[in-house]
Amino acid sequence: MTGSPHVRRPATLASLAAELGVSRTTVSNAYNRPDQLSAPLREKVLEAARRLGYPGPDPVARSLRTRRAGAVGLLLTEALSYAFRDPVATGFLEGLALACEQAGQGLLLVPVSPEHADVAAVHQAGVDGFVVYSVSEDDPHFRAVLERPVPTVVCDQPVGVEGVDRVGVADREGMRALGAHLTALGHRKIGVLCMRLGPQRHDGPADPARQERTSYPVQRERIGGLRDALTDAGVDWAGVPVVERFEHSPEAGASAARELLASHPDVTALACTSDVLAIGALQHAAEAGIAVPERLTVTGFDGVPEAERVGLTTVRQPVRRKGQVAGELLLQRGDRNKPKQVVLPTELVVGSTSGPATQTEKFFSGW
Amino acid sequence: MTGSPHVRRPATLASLAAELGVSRTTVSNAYNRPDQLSAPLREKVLEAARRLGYPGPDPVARSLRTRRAGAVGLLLTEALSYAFRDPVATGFLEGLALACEQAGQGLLLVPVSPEHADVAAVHQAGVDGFVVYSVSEDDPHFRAVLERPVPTVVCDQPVGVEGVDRVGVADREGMRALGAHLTALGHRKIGVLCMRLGPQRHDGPADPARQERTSYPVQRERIGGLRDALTDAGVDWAGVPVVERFEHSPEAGASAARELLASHPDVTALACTSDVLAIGALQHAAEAGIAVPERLTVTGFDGVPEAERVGLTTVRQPVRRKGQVAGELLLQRGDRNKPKQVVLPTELVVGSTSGPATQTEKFFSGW
DNA sequence: CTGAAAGCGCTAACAA
DNA sequence: TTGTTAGCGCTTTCAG
Repeated sequence: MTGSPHVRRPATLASLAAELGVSRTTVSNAYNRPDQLSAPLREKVLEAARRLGYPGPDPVARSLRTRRAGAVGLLLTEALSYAFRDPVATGFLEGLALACEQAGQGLLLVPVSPEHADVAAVHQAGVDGFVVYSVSEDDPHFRAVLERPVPTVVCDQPVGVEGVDRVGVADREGMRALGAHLTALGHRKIGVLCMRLGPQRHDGPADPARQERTSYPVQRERIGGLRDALTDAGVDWAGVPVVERFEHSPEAGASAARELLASHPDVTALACTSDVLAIGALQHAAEAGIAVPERLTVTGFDGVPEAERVGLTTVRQPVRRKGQVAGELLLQRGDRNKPKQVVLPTELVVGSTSGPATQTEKFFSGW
Repeated sequence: MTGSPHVRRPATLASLAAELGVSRTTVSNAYNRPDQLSAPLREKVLEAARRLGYPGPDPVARSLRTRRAGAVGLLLTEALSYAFRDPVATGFLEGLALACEQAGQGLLLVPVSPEHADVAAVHQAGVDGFVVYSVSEDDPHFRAVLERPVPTVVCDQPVGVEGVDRVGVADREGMRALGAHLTALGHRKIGVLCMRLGPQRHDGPADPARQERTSYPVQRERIGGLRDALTDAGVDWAGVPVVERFEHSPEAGASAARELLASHPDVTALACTSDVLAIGALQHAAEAGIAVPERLTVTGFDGVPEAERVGLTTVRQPVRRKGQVAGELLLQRGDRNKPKQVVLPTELVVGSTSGPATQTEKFFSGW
C-alpha cells in the first residue's frame, strides 16, 4: 500500500516496537541506554531487530532529534581531489582525521569544484562544525560556511576573520631563517619560485606590487620573510626575481625553475615557497645537468616526507600537528566564546641541496 | 523560556514563514524551487531570511524528509589517518573524491580506529551508500556496513561478497608480467618483500602456507602472480624467501630488505608487493652501498608518483581511476540489482632499478 | 523499568 | 502561485 513493490521498506523503530508490543522508548533504550532496561528484554529487542532486519536507529533521524550530526565538515581551496595530491594537505588531513577519530566524529569532505561555483554543497552538509583549509580571502564557499550557525576554525588562510578560530604556522620567521642561511652561505643572487598569488591564473614573473597585493597571506608571509633576511644582508629586493605558478605540482616547479634560470642565469640559489615546487626545481636541475648544490642551491618550505628523503634544505612546519590542533579547536571547545589563535613553530632543516654560493664566474646555464 | 540565555536559537523555516505571514511551503520553495513562486516574493523571503539570520533549510531535517543524505561513506582498513600517508590510498581517494564532486555528493570518512573496535561510527554515519576500501575479510566494521540498508561497493578486498559491487585490478597478471621481466633478465635468486598477510602483527619470513592462508586476497594474488612467473622459468618457489611486514611504510621496506639480504645474501633481485616497500628497499640499498641495479634489482607494485620519479621498475595500476569507478558504481547505479564486478588492467613499467642478474660471484652484501 | 506525549525542521502531495 | 495536511524516524522529559 505504501509504495512500489521493489522498494523494500526497512523496519523502523516504531514498527519494531509495535511488533514486540513494547513502546518505542524501550526499543530506543535498548540501543542507546542499555542500563535503562532489563538484560533479557534488551536481548529480546535486539533479537527481534535481527529477525526483522532492523538496522538500528536511523542516523539522520537521530541527528535531527539530538541536534548533533557527529561529523565535522572540511572545506578545501581546490577541487576536493587536489587535496590528495598535495603532500602538505594530506599531512594536514592526517592530523585532522586523527583528531576526529579520537573524538569519534566523522570527517565530511565538502564537494566544492571550483567551476561549480555552487555554494549549495556547503548548505547541504550535515555537520556540527567546519574546518576551512587554506582558502582565499574572498572565497564564496567560505562565506557560505560563515553563514552556517556552527563553529568554524580556519587553517592558515584567511587570517583575521572575526569570531573564528585559526591555526597557522610561523611562515615568516621560518622563511627568514632560511634566508639567513642562504646569505650566510654567500648567496646574493637569489631567485624565488612561489605558489599562486591570486585567484586568476597567472604564470610568470611576479613583481613586488603583486607580491604585496596577494590574497594569499601565507605566500605573502613566506616571501616577506625571505625579503627580510635578504634585506638584512644588504640585498636589494627589487632585484630579486620571483616566478609564480598557478598550479602546485613538481611539473610547475620544474617549468618555473627553467623560466627563472633562463632569464636570470646568474642566480646561485633558488628559494621555493613550497617543497613541491622545490622538488620540481631539483628535477629540472637534474635534467639540465645543473649540479646541486655545487652550481645551484635549491630550497623548499614545508618539510614533506619526500623532501626529507631527497635531502632538501627546507623549513619544516608541523603539518600533521596543525591538522590535529584544528580538529581539537573545533571539537574541544567547551563553551568558549572568544576565538583562539594558534601559531605553531617552524624549523630550518639544512639538507644537502644548499651549499656555498658558486665562486666561479657565471656559468652557461644549460647544456 | 526554551533555554539558557547563551544559546542563540537560530530562526527556522517555520518562524520565518510566520514572520512573513506566508506558509512554510513558500519559504521552502524560495530555496528549493525558485520557479514555483514569483520573483518578488522570493526576494522578499530571502531578504527576510538575511535580516533574521536564517541560514537556509537545515540539512539534517531536509535529509530526514527527502531520505537522502547527500554523502557517501568511506570505510578504510586502518586508522583513518593512515590513509593519508599511503600514496595508493590517497590516489584512490582522489579518484573517489572526484566522482563525488561531480555528483555533488559529500564524502564522509568514517572514524574507525582499529583499537576502538566500536562499530557505532558506522551506524552513526548519515550516508546514502558506502565505499569500502581494501579491508580484511573478517572486519567487523565491514560487517556493520553490510547491515546498513544502503548500497555498498568494495574496492580490492574482500572479494566475493554476495550482493555488493567490487572494483579491483589485475594484481596477479601484473605481478606475473613483472616476474617474467625478472627471469628474462636472468634472475633466479629472487627475494620478496610483502605487506601484512594477517590481522595479527607479524614481521619476518612468511612461508608458503602463510602466503596461502592470508586474509588479504590482494597480497595473495600478487605473490601468486610472481610465483606463476618464476615457476614458468623453472624456479622452485619453495626456495624463494618472502619477508612480511605489518606496517606499510618505507621504513618497514628498508628493514625488511635488510633482513632478507642478511639471511639471503645471494639474492640478485628484490620484488616488493608495493612501491612503498620498494622505496624503502632502495633506501636501504643506498645506505648500505649496494648498487642498484648493478648489484641488486629492486621492483615495486602500484606505480605511485614518487616511484615514477625515482625510476622504479614496477607494475602500474590505475589507482585514481579505481577510485573514480568505485564512486560511479555507487552513484550511478540506476535501479540495477545484480552486483557488478570491475577489474582494471595493470601494466609493467620498466624503470632503471632493474637490470641483468649479477654475473659475478656472490658479493659481500654490506660493508 | 516502561509508556505517553511532544516535537526536532523540513518537504511533498494535493487543494485552493 | 500559494497554503494545508501529513508525516520522515527518532529521542526525551515526565509520569506511572
